Amino acid sequence: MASVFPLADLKASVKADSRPGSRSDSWVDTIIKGDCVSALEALPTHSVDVIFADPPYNLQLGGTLHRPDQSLVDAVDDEWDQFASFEAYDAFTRAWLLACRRVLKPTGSIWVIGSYHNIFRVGATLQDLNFWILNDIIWRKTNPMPNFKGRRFQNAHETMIWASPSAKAKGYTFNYDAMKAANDDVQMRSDWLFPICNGNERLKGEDGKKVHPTQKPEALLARVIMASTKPGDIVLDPFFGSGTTGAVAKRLGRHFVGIEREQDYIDAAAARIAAVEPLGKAELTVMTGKKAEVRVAFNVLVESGLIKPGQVLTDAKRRYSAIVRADGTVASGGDAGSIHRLGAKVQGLDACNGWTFWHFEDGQSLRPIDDLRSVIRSDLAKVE
Amino acid sequence: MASVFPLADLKASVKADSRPGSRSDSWVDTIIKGDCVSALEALPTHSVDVIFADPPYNLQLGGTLHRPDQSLVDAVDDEWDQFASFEAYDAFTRAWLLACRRVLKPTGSIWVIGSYHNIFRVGATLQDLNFWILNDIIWRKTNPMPNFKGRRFQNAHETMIWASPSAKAKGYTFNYDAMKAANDDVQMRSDWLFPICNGNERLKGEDGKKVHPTQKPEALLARVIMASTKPGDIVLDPFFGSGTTGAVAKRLGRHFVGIEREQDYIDAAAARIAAVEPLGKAELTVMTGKKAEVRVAFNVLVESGLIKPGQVLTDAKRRYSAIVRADGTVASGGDAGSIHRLGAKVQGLDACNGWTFWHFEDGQSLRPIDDLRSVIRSDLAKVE
DNA sequence: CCGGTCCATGAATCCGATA
DNA sequence: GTATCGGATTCATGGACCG
Repeated sequence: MASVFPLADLKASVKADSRPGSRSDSWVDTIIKGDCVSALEALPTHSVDVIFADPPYNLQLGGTLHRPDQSLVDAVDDEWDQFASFEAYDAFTRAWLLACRRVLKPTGSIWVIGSYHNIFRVGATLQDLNFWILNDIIWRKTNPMPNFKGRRFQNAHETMIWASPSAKAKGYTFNYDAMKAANDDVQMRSDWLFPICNGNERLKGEDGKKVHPTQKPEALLARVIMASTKPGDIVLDPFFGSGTTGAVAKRLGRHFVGIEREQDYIDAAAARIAAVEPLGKAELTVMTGKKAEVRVAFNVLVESGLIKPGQVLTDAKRRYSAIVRADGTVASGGDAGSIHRLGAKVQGLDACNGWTFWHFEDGQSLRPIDDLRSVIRSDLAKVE
Repeated sequence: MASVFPLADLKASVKADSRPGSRSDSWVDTIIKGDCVSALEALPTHSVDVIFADPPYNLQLGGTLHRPDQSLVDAVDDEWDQFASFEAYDAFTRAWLLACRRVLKPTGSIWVIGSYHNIFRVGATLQDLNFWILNDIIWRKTNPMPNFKGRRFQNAHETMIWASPSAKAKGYTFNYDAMKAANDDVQMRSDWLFPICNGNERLKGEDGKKVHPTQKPEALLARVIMASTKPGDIVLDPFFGSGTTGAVAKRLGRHFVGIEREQDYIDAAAARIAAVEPLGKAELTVMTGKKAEVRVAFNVLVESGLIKPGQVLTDAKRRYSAIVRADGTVASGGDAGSIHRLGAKVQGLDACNGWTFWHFEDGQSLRPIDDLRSVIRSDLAKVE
């Protein structure tokens, strides 16, 4: 059965690519030292599947802030977060997003995380550049820092924007069923709850101080990667920092590329990633639903004999009927076509899912022809 | 004691303004029919306390694309026209935000609600116009519409931006203590959970169809108004729609001004608001914290005899001690000063709340001198 | 080893009245 | 405008320390 072969091919391909180091491209599974835009420009066009970007937030902090016990809040006042103006920040954003778009496959997608300080500018720039926003995702923090002065609401979340490279680029990966299954069988929502990165996961230097001021939790990256990539995909992080993206990508059987300017961060990230043990294939199997299942066309049912040419199909209430033709089309009155087109035609509708509309006689009862696809699929499963 | 009078004055002022209809300004507690910007330009400068805006976000960038003048664009993939549409939306946003800023008091604040289709543009424009973002607030929907195609995450939230008119405008109202008390005595977070507007609350026409497509839940507006206004304040809604802002403002003892173009919405909103029964003064009393209490200086305690000159104060762990002097200062070693300055000095800190730092002997136990202020305050209360 | 207490800390645009 | 200064203000978590 020919339709099985692409599946096997895919598996072989995944297997070959599933371990870091097995690729011939020298830039894959490495951290590139340098400026974000220059480094991106050195990478091949349309070469990465997903980009996760945690750019500077441009916090614009004023003086110092003390807790009620008078201890000093360790602010993010690093040089890399300083911008002269919104215009400067916008130009920076535009530059790295444009560079990202060239490197991103048309079937890829991009994630950008930020706070209210910068995320609106990032989102508007994404739109200006004709990226197509798929969702904005809210990371709700279980343990955010309080508002110490009681002058605002506690800033308890950050925002991620998920976008495809254009409105027409609909080939992006979204493991809908895996997300749904992971969420007690209801759709995964746009608000996610995770703790901030603390405890053992937080990288500390020999002095006991945090290596990076804004290390993201691995759980957050794990959901991003599980939702929007396939095993073997390449995940690029243009602001690599402490390397959370790389560590999670490796653990989940994906490839990574990191870009980072500061050697201290590169060293910490490299050591961190080296210590990661990739999960086995079994744990990695992305739970898939119908969309990821092997496509079984109607003619396969006819060819396999599960549906016979000349057989009569009807709708669930036997109001309409059609005759199966040998070529895998169906006919009714003077009309003929695919199960979907004919189903729409007889009902006078624009569209119709023929798999659930058309039924066949099974003893006393009517069953949708979709049931027969699962027979085919379980046969395919035995081949694995 | 003179410091009591301002409090009494404030109470009298609030009482005079606390019922709709008691104001002489003709535009207050009305719905103005017309274009948002023109209507705003007819209102007095610096005249409203809070603005809540739910602007249209019909960007029309997919499917059928229209130019700003509503003519149909023939080529949907024409990038120039898409860019032009964003520009038109930005110009519109800029125009109504500028008009809002003139009408808004310097001590006021503005809320804007939107989704990922428009909120990034709104946020960036707010920043461009030098509004100062205080928080972005996430409305998490308990019952969002599912994503029917399974190609994205369920869009389960909307975003509100809360901003003051400038970075220097720090006089905005934030009822921190009321919010905290309402939230089981922990700070109110930036993510709020509410159901979408449904059931009885949802306005329906005689045909049974919803009057307005995006009617907001009253609970959401109630939290916005309770958090950022005082009783008697004027709340302006430049995109009034079904009048949720007006209905909630009236119920909560605030004044409203609505601007709306469509007569059908105006009629529905007017009838809705007319049926609203304002809450009584007792129900409207806003929870306040220490900042709102009558100021009692330390020397009042000494003058009243609650603390005696020569008495020894210590911190809670008896690590530091100080002697009270007759002039209301305290001394320790070679240092002397206010309870706050000396508390800071002995600890080597920049600041210290002397009221909670210094303790006095009360039988077996140590009690903060702050306890004695409540004695003074209850005496003052009897005089009122 | 267990439980209690103390302490440190996290992407933070964090005071306001009076002189 | 700026400078001064009274005094108000925090939640969850993990690790250290102690009895």
